[in-house]
Amino acid sequence: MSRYNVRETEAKWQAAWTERDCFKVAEDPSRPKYYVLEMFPYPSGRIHMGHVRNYTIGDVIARYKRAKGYNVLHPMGWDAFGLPAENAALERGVHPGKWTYENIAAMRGQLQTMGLAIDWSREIATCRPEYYRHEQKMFLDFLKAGLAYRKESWVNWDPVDNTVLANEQVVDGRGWRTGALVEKRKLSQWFLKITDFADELLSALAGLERWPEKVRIMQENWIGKSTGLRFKFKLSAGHEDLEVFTTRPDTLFGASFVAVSPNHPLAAKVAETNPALAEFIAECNRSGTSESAIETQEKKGFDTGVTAEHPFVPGWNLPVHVANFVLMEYGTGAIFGCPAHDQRDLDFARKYGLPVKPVVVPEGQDPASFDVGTEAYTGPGTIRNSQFLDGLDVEAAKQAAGERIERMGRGERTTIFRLRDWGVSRQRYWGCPIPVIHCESCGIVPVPEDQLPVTLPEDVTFDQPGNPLARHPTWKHVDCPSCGGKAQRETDTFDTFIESSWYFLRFADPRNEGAAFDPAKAGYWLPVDQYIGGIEHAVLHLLYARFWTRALERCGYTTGLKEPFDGLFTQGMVTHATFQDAQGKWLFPTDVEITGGKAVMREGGAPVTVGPTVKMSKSKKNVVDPAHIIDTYGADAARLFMLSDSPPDRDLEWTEAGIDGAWRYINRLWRMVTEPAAPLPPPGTPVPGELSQAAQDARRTVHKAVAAMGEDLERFRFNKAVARLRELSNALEKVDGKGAGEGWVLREGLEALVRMLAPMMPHLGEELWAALGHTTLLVDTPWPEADAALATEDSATVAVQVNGKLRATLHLPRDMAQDEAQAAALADPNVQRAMDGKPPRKVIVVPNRVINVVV
RNA sequence: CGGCGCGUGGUGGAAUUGGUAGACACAUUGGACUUAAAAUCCAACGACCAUUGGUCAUGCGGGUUCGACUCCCGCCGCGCCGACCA
Repeated sequence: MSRYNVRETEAKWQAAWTERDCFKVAEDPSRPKYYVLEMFPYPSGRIHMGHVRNYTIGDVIARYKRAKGYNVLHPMGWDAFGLPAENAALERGVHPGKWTYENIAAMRGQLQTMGLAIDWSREIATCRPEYYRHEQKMFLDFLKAGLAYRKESWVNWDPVDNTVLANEQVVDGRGWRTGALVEKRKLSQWFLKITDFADELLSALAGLERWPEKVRIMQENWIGKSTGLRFKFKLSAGHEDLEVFTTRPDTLFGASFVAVSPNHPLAAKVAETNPALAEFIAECNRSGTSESAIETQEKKGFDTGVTAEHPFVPGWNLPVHVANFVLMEYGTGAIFGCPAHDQRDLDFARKYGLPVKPVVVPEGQDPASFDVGTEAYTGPGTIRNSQFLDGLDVEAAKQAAGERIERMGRGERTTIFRLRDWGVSRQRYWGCPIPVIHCESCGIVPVPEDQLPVTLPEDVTFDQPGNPLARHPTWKHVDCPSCGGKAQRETDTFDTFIESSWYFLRFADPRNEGAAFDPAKAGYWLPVDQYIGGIEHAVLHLLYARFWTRALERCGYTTGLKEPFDGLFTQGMVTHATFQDAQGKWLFPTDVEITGGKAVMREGGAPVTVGPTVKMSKSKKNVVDPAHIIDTYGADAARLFMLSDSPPDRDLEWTEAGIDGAWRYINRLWRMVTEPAAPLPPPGTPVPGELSQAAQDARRTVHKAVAAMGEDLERFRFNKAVARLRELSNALEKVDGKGAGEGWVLREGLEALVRMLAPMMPHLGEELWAALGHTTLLVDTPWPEADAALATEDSATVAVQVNGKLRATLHLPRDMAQDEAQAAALADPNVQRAMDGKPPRKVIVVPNRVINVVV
């Protein structure tokens, strides 16, 4: 029995594709285009199983669409700026650039062993000046358009990475990369005006029909739009008016206090003369915004002694507190408290003995006796005890109160967003330099465009903490482009999320030196038809890219591109069981042997504890190296396993048994084609006049499989698509070639099988296609077409139920007349027995499916 | 606390979107081939009773329906995400 030589075969076909430039594409208006993109990798040096899954999914789509006649763009690049390169420099004394480029070379080599249908001529690396110079130009254009500005502000400081983080990059009070508790620092920072697009970024989510609901909801929550009323309280003597924001102006008459954030200017002002308050503010800042401390944190306040006059009731003065639950970052940093209808306000009021006055009475409650206990009432109802609002419902009262405030000139109805502007300055070396110059006399001067790119100096040291650019002896010293005097370069670099905010556009025109891209080329390829990546970028990268696309559009870069990614698919993680030895030390799967359900050390046989199956991670050592798998089983087996069993959006458990199963199936396919059960007629032989019954049945199976397979691939149901291939294999193995035309049918079936497995197992596909006697490449062969007539069965298996219970299954002619089908069902002995001699009261006939007899 | 998702054999998962629950696999068991092992092939495989056949089964409890894994109501459990957003 011959065996499939995977290593030689895969290398052979990869060479053949490369030699013929099979995946190199150009704009071609005569064909529909299809742009498939997987989130590009950070060049860490080695690919991991997450990459394999990501790029396998993308490649299946790219190859399938290609076979369907699309002009498919499927590029690859490197998200090459970032901190790991600097850490490597720190640890090993290697320059970040050298480290990065070597990693790129290594990873490119590994990716190429996967046999991906990628146009490598379009490869980009974001750390190259040829790439980032365009991003510097974009920034200057944003600056001109007022979309970039510099501001001193409190920023999130990651003490481990020694850099600033954007709000999106702070998770639970910690840096998203380091997990270090984020500190607050006041720094001058560059910001991009993502808030300018808040409303549009929000409303356009509804049009992203091919995005997962989950991601759209996450972005919606992140943008966080609230409509309400912004208005000013008059404060007691010596204080300026205090502006608050509320979404519940209908409850204004239920107010019992006003509260400001510990970071509010008013709090600072009062604290100047009030040491106790200063101490309270310091205490609030210590407990910070970190972790779930917030969750359990008690509502605390400090009465400033200042009072605020109710806007509708002259002489009604409310106490102004500093309260630890009021956020400076949201709204105006000040609120009015209505305890009866807001849980936080209620907790606060109960603690400090403030009045709780219900003003919204739910339907069916007696207004005279309605009261709240420990739970605030936030539902609908009728307004009471509220003068001119009395009798209105909540919505009408919101409107009436808002209008009154506006007429009084005390405020306005408005919309606010949770979204903050994007802080993009980073105090790091390995990033894109921000192209501005600080001049003492001229202020901030943009680097003239003809001086771009501002490139990174090569001779830097990492022997001390902080930014090497800032302490470089010469790099930052320049003449001011405006006055010619001595000036300094900006030494901060861009957040690396900027590079990934537009790389999908660069792929449309990657070698353009004069511009980031030609609008015509971008117009042809964009938007990305199918984007594929992990859910972890749901708000970071995917929101930034949507913003950047709009910002470029405003600056005249593109020709009406609204959204960068038309379809988004978020894949699940690759998981693996975890192993620990007796001391609790994590063990690599390669060090563990599982025999008879027991796990032991491969060396020595010491017992091993099998832990939960979780995402592969270096820290838990539950990783399997894709390079090793590809070397042993081949890329096709790895790809097949990635697609089998688990739906692509769910987690996939990597198992030794699973990859073995994939490998066995590949060999089975190899034998089916190279040692067919009957001699195959040459390719292109017309249908024989006579076909045995078995041949006709097999043919039907083939055409059914083709129809189903296309449907499954279109809908990303790769696990089912694999099952279809196996079903078809099972059916074809039953054809023995003895009857009339069976050899011909076997060829038809095998050809369909090979063409359909090609997107998943492209190397095996080519090999089998050649073995079937073809001299053309399978990659240039169109997707098979199903013949609907041939795929239709002439009989149907019909379930017969009596009172909803299955009593018989009948094989009846397809589309049989309903009364005849009913008669056949009633004649069945099992059915008659179940009917127990009673006459049918009712018979439901679902054609070709079910007959239910009710007695 | 809120949002989203999930709950089906020993395991991963199917179920034409209300119509034969368990496709396709993995694991297991038995058999064939082999000196032996591997590979391969054949067979069994939700549980329980049984002689043809039947009863019970999709987290639990109710409902709608001729018919519910699927729809509705109420619970329980798991996972992910967000969390003092006024």
